[in-house]
Amino acid sequence: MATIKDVARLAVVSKMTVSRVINHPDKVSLELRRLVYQAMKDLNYIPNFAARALVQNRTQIVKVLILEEMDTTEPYYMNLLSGIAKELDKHYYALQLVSRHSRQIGSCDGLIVTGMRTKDYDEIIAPLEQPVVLFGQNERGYDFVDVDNEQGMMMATQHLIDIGFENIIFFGIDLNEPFMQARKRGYEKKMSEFGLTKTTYFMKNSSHAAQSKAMHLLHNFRPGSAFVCASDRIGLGVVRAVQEFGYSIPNDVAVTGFDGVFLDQIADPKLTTVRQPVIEMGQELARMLLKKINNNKSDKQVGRIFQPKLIIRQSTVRQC
Amino acid sequence: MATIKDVARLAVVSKMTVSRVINHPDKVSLELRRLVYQAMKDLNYIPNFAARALVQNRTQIVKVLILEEMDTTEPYYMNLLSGIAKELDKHYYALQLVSRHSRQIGSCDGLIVTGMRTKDYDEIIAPLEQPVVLFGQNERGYDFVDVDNEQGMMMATQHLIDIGFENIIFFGIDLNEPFMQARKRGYEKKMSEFGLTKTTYFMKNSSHAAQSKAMHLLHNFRPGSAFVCASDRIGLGVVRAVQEFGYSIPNDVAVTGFDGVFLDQIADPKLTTVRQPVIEMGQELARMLLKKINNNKSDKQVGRIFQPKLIIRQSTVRQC
DNA sequence: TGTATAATTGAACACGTTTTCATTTTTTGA
DNA sequence: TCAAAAAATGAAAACGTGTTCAATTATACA
Repeated sequence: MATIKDVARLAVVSKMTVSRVINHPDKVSLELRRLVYQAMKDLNYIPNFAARALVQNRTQIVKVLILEEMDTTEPYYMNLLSGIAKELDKHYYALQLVSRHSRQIGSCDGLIVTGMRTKDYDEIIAPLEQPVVLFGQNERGYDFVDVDNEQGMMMATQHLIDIGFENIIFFGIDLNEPFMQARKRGYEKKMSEFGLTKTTYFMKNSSHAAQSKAMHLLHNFRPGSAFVCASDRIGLGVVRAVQEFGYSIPNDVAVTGFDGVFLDQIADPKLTTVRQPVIEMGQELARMLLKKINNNKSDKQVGRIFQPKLIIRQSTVRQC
Repeated sequence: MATIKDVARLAVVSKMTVSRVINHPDKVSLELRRLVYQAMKDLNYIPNFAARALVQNRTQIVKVLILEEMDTTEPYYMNLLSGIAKELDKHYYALQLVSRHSRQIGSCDGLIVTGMRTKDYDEIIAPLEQPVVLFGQNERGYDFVDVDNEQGMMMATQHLIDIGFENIIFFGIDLNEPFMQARKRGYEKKMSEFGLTKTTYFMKNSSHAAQSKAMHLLHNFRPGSAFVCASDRIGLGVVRAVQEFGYSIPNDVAVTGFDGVFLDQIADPKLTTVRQPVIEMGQELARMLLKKINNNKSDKQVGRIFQPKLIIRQSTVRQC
């Protein structure tokens, strides 16, 4: 591997001039600059990353810490990563993937943390010395990006009310996390606003769990009811239960999901859902982190909340 | 940040002794070893990654190059990454994620490349100087991990024949890549073996494309036929078309998919599929690469081919 | 034209670690 | 008990880059 020294020798200049051509080209005369560029090209010179990191005391690496198990089948993260990678690439930062089990979580310029549960704050996030941006609103003062979960669930509930449903059941995930509370709150607010009776159930985030729970409920049920679900997985399970039971969607029963990353397209009839702009949120996470890395001002908490979008499809309205 | 020097000062030994405690503890007397461990703990010492990389001329980083667009909704990659990460972690290697558009693809100890198309070899893979392991069989001499695509498709075809189907149609992806040719070959071999007529169609890997193609075919069709599909996406599309057309699955029409990562669980009726052991393949990719990194012998091509598994479900057999 | 200023270039050092080699101390074996 | 071998320790150099500061050259201004 050619070093800066080899380039300098070939171009008959000092190492310093080469370094300057790389980092501050405007500080070098056109003549020498050309010589150096040519020499770099001839030698196929690539700057040594480690040497640069050592002397500048920064790695040009951002770690993305996914605290949920990655071998879930969740396509969500791949989209988030895609957004983050896109933005980091632009600014010459590398994306390193770490999990809860990784040995070295430090050794980087900053971290993006996702899939976090409340109990992870003290154990994992607090000891970190680097700038951190979280995926998910929090009251610990960490900067974050999130989707407006409450608003999203209000949109779904409002939609069901708009199209004439009154008995609307909330199917949530049994996690006592802020995002889940917000989704529940959105449902409750809308139901209260219209003076409707609130009914909530909580379960694991799997379509199987939702299917059996829904199937159970359908036995003492009246058509003309709807399920507003806290994820597309759950929505998908409910759709299956309803079909198996023999009710018609959306005439007898309407269903909405949440997330809109992928599963909603798979369901049949296609699932009305609240879509999160996951890729854009990934990009914003990266942008916020890079800003933090470069101006080390740790002022007060910065948060960016994205508005979700209601995607209306056949699980609530015919002919979509 | 504490350095090795600070630790040495606190433990009243030389830097060298500290370095040795870290890398060759057996070469240091128990007494000093204890002192050094205590000092490291007190100072919360973390070795400087860049300094080590510089002097040893290795980064302890493995890059995973995903050449397909990552913002596909494909859960496949997340599973592969999970397997790779799991294995790299064990050996203290970091996983860095890069795409076709990334600036610096070098600067690592080795690469795992996936989602590659034939045209990428010369442009992207060949210039790399580091050890490389590919996900997918190849005739360029690169080490690889792959699933036995031909065998997998033979299993699916055999299964359809076993349960009594004779008119079996192959729905493939319109990519002239080895993995696709192998799947097609598997289908053809089995059909020839039983003297059955081969019919093949090729399309984009989307359930929508498959659905409309299948719908088109169903009009001049006789029940008792089957579709053997080159992906679960395609299988899912076919299932939809058949349902929409009003035929019964699996009585009138049977359908099989391929991949078995996720989508197959979503279909309803559940899709019989050929499951690839994606996580295990990820682990093996990492293992092979690490072996290559540590014994720089670049002998002849090494390849590991995993056997897929036929998962029989309701799209071919009742009551599964 | 001469001087002050700006632009350009280079030499020496620093970053934090491991490697190499030399030195000191301990153990072994007769 | 003494020499030889082995084990333990440390000093100095090296890895490839950027930073600091000094030296040189070119430019601006009167």
